[in-house]
Amino acid sequence: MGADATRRHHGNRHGRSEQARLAVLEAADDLLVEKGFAGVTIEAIAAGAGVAKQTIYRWWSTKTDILLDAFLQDAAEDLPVPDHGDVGRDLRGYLRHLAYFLTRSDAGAVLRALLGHAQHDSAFAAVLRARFLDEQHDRDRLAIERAVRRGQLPADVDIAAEVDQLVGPIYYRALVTASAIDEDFTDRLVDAFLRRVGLTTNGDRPSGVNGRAELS
Amino acid sequence: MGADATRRHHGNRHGRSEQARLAVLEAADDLLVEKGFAGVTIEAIAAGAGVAKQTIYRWWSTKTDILLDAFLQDAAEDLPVPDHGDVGRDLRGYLRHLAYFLTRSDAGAVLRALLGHAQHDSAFAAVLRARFLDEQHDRDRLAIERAVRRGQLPADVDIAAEVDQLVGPIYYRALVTASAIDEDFTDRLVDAFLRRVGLTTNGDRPSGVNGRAELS
Amino acid sequence: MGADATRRHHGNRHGRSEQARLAVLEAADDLLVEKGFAGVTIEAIAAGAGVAKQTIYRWWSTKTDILLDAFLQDAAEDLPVPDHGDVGRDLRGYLRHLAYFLTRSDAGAVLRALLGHAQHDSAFAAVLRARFLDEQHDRDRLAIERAVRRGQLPADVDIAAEVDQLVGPIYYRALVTASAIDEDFTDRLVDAFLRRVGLTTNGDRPSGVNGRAELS
Amino acid sequence: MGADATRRHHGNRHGRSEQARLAVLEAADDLLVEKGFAGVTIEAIAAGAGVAKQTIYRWWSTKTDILLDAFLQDAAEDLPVPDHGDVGRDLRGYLRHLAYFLTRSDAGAVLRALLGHAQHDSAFAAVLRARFLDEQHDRDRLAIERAVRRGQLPADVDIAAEVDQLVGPIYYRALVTASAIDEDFTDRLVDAFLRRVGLTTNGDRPSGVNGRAELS
DNA sequence: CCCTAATCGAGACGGTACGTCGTGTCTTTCG
DNA sequence: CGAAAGACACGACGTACCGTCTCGATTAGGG
Repeated sequence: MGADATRRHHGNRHGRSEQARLAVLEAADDLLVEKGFAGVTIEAIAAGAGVAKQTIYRWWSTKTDILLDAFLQDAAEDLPVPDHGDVGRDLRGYLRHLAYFLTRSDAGAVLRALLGHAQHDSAFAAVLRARFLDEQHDRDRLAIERAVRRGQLPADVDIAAEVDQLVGPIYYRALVTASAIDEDFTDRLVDAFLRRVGLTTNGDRPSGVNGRAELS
Repeated sequence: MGADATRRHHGNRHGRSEQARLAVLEAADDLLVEKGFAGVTIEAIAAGAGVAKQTIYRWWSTKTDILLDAFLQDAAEDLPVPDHGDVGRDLRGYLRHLAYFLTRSDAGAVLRALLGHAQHDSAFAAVLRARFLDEQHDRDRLAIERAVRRGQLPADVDIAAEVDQLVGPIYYRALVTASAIDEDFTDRLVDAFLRRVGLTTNGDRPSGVNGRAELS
Repeated sequence: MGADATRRHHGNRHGRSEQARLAVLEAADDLLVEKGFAGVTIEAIAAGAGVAKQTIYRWWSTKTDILLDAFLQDAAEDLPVPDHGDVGRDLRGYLRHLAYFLTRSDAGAVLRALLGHAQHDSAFAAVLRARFLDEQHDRDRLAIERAVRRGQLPADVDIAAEVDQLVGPIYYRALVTASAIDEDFTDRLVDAFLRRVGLTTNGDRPSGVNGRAELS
Repeated sequence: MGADATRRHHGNRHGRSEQARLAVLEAADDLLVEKGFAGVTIEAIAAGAGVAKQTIYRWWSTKTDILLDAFLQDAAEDLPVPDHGDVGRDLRGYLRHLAYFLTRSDAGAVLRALLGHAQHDSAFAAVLRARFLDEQHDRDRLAIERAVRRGQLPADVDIAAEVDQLVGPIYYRALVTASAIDEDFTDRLVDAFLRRVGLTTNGDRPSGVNGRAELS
């Protein structure tokens, strides 16, 4: 890459400028974090990215499209589902991570903003579901599905309903009450789940120390 | 004289025009339902209410302030907590009603829009909590608190955590997945709760017919 | 009059409040001098005078009406026509004073503002003429008329045309070029007039010292 | 291409739209003539010109800026100074034209409005002087300067003072008294001037005798 | 090895909505 | 019944972004 900062890409007959694309996504992300959703304007993104407005409109329709792209770029694989062969342990780790992601990470802030916008624009809500939420929902089911496949859980578990009982309270706290989500809370969700499906917890729940360790 | 339509309130020394206030709230509500959140502009509200913009700015700061007022005006007491002396029955009725309110009523649509905006504006989020969500959260706890007071439930129930497990999944479906919330789902949440706190369900859950009856 | 400043006149069933009238006129004048014409608003006058807007509208129609009243109140008799029995001397004194009045006095600033507004509003122009300019024009003629009556000047002098040649250049400089008007200039106007009507000037024009003396 | 009415200029990298510029100036002019100065609002200009408000604010600061531009566009060369080789004849023609221009032409109406506004806004007054009045003042001097150069007039004529005595009364009548200005009046101004500078005005006979004789 | 067409930067354009200010009208309450 | 207080409908202000458009420069691939 040229060391000359003024030496910029100025068009290319075949295909778009990757440089411009990344600059736009980063500028949008930065604006959201620094100025909030209202500070994310196409003009501010263009200025921040050193890009012409038309270049943005050529590739995106709305600012939320950009934010969604930026979010997917950064955070797509941010929520791996642990696989230790034990549903309880897997879910505990997963929910802790989910809570952290939603309430404390930059990517989570973007997602909350997108979910907020989805309440105002059902077309965007559909896009958000198609491009992220559905896939995320699949990830949410994964630990349980694996356990069913392993025979650890009965095959007639209503996975959809169980998943919503596991993640629903976390989203609720993240989006509605904005209250803290500690590991006690997420662990308790898992315990309740395990009891519902007939797996007793082994007495004491893992201490915070263990939980911390699993997070890393 | 009072019936004369041209006889309008045009200001007076002591206090605002109730007529203007109500017209604004109704116009805002109508716009949200008819044109969506983006259609709610101060100018459109003013035009729809037959009111000057300045009159709006005199009493409200933002359009979401207006929507919140409109929401509180209409829906404050829309979610009564049933009190049959039986936690299970009370909660089943309450959650069914909550699900209906959130996903199917006009007021619920306003609330979803406000929650969406709260994701973009933390100052507004605080206001929304102070003026509605906290109070609503108290309502959510009520059935359980009554049961504890009656001795139906042990005194050491972690009400906060239990409530979030009851209502969290409902908000989650309303705000995130936009999937349907049938009575099976809400009833299942109550059953899980009852089992958690050591009250066994009486075998069959009430049929939809009973549920309907309780709703009315 | 009560020493209590908060003790104000609050209505009276017999006629208007002279106190309010004077406060309005003074406030308008002050605003013009301090903030310029754009700073003269009915609201600012009301605030400055400690008077209700309606009280102003009860007695005046426009802010220029107020300024005109204020102007007439203060400056009506500010331009006495000297009468020494000598046209030349009278005119020289008068024009010097006129130039000073137009370009340097506060009242002159108000008059210039009113003349400016008259260019934008022919109805006001008519009012301004009726209430001040016509009378002023009469004053402008006075020295010459007296001289004619005294026989100092021939009876067939076209007074209107002569007056306009005397005062026109002064207004022109005050309103258009904004250039300084010294006594040389006004004296020269008088000299030209005297020569036109057949009166030779007495050689040397009076020095500035004499002029000053005549002004006071 | 040019005949297609929908073919509009919509911005371009290098410079502004001439079409928009002219539409604005014309709309402003039309508004002044039809509705008067108070009818000239930025919004009305924008509407009348079929132009966005921001396009106006991009290039002008105030409505009087626009009017000044419109005035200069139309009327810059509206006042040619005749050059017949005879001061008297030149001045008579010039002053007649000036009087007509100030009191009867549309451009004169604009100028009177601008001079009116200049009384309210000294910053604008300076601009008006810089962009028109100074140049106009030069034009006013031109006939006399030529005559001096020709030797028709003595070199020590105080041109500034003479010019103000010539045009001052005309501006005075146009701006202050709003009385008619016939050719008798303007001719009389010229006659007075000629007598002041020592040229007799009896008919067309040039009093070049003095000038020429003194020259040789 | 140049030609040429897609893409880039820049930025003016027609618009919509913003939040503010001043106008002139009206109502209430006080003295 | 006049005055203070101040809410009201109205209309213009000047600003911020929107999404569209033109323009000249840039750049790779196909002729």
